[in-house]
Amino acid sequence: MPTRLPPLATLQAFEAAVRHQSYTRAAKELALTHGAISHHIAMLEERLGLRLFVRDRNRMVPTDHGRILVIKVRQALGLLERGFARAGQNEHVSLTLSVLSSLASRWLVPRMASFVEQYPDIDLCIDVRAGLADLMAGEADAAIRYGTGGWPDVQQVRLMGDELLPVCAPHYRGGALPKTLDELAGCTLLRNPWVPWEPWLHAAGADIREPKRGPVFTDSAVLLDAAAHGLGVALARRVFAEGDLQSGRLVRLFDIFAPDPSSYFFVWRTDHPQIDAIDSLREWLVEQVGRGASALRA
Amino acid sequence: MPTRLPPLATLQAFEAAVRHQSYTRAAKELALTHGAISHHIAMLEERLGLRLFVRDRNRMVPTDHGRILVIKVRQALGLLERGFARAGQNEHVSLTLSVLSSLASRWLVPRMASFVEQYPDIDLCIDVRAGLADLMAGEADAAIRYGTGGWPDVQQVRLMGDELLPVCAPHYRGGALPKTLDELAGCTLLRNPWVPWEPWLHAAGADIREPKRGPVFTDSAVLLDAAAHGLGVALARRVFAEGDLQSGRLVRLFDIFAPDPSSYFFVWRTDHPQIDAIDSLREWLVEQVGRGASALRA
DNA sequence: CCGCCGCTGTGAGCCGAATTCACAGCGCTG
DNA sequence: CAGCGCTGTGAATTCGGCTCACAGCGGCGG
Repeated sequence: MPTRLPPLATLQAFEAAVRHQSYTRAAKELALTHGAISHHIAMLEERLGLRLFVRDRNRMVPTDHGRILVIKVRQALGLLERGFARAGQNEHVSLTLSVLSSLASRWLVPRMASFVEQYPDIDLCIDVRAGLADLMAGEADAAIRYGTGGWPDVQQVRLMGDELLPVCAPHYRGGALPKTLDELAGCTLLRNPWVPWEPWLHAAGADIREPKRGPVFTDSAVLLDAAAHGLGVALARRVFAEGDLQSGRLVRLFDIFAPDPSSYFFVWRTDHPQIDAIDSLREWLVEQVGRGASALRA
Repeated sequence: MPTRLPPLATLQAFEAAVRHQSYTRAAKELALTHGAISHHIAMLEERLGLRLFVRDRNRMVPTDHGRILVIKVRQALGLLERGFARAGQNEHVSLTLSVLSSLASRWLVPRMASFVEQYPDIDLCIDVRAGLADLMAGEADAAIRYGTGGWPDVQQVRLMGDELLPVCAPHYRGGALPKTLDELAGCTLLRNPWVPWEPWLHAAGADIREPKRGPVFTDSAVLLDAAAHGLGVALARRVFAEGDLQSGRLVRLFDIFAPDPSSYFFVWRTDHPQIDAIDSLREWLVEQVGRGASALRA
């Protein structure tokens, strides 16, 4: 695919011409003659088959086509300007990301290699803590939070929702996995105080109440480990179980999902001095979410 | 400022070389010889004073500098590719933005000329309604909502917080404006059932209770009009009053602000077919917020 | 109304830059 | 150790951008 793109000088000429609404003033800014600008624009218009300027008395007014195009051109030129200005300054940025341990171990860390590869200038510090880090107090630069959104004072973007589904080890009960809700009732249902079974049981139309007995784990990741070791059936968040399901460490039971009203949010503050790095991190996270589990197959 | 940027062909060569980790394969893709790629990279490295590639057996591996730089280059090239591919297709997009009437009249509409100017390919439909538009049902493509965030199923970004401050007409009471809290107690306090006076009175340390008498307006914009016509003192949201304060239609009383726990959010759904246009709208809104009231001075 | 002034359109010619070509050097592999 | 595949490098060539000079056009002041 050879370059269908006009030369950079042409784009700069076009951008300046739109800004000044005059070829001669644009030429002056770029230390060229008005003829050069005129040639550039003519080339561009012929290439696109569009008029980019119309004369209005003694001004050159960009057409709608021109105004639409100049937005992208400006963004691109800006990116390059900043990219090359900063190149070699090698500003190693360190970002502290506060995240729940279960999400860190089951979702974030398995994908982090791609981040380190893509952004070698950003050193991520994964800060695992029980509660919410106070971004405004500088406890972290950004965070991934689980909830329904609406935290005060911070910018937030929803990363992913979640679904609950029952999983267990493939060798659980010697491989005699439960196939019906009645058989499930005879299994050990592993419990997490923050993730009740009831919504799923309700969605499945089961006549089983919230289990009152069986092991309890307060951490989702540990709960899955327990299930993988054959201790019982776990009600797993899909994003956490994905890796184990693919590796065969866990298998899915039933085809019924219960939606989880909460979501994962990326939150940050807009007035952070290293906002560019935070933007990069956010874009990477959103991209990872979009890829789903496919990022793990590679 | 003449071009400090390398030619586009050089950037494309660099990008392809990073992708293929090989000059010859990059050359093949661009229908060039390996020598051209080599010259391009050498030029780039000399310009920057940095090594962008190191040999690793028979591969050319980008250095950290190279990997940092290629991100911006890729983004810029992508913008241009898409910009030029779509140029002239003239896809006129129509976006319906649901917004409260007060915000529309006092904040959005005064700035909209800049949007129309910048994005002539996007036709905005400003849909004013009392309640929340249901984005998932297609009632609107995006919305500006007032509240604390955390709406389900939609992506959201906080636009601006707000502050409450008392304002009145400069000729109110023949120009004898209240200078003390006691004098304020003797004024007519205009009321809005959704915006109580109490938080501000509390912040001011006043001994006045929530006013029980005086005109009531359910719409913030109408309330401000009433104040501007000398009907009394209004407790205004700063963003709404800004224009009137600058024009002298209203004047500010006291230097005490009460924070408003709610904020304005831009909300949208990520799976919208015209997500590019929504991104443009969001970026424009965020930019307008960043400019504050200065956009009105122009 | 006319002539000047400032602007853009256009073609010829020049100059610089990008590309190719050919060859050297280097590491890996059989 | 020879051959292969890759990159580095310099000289020659080719291509494209820039300038220059002139024409055309509209506005503005006399």
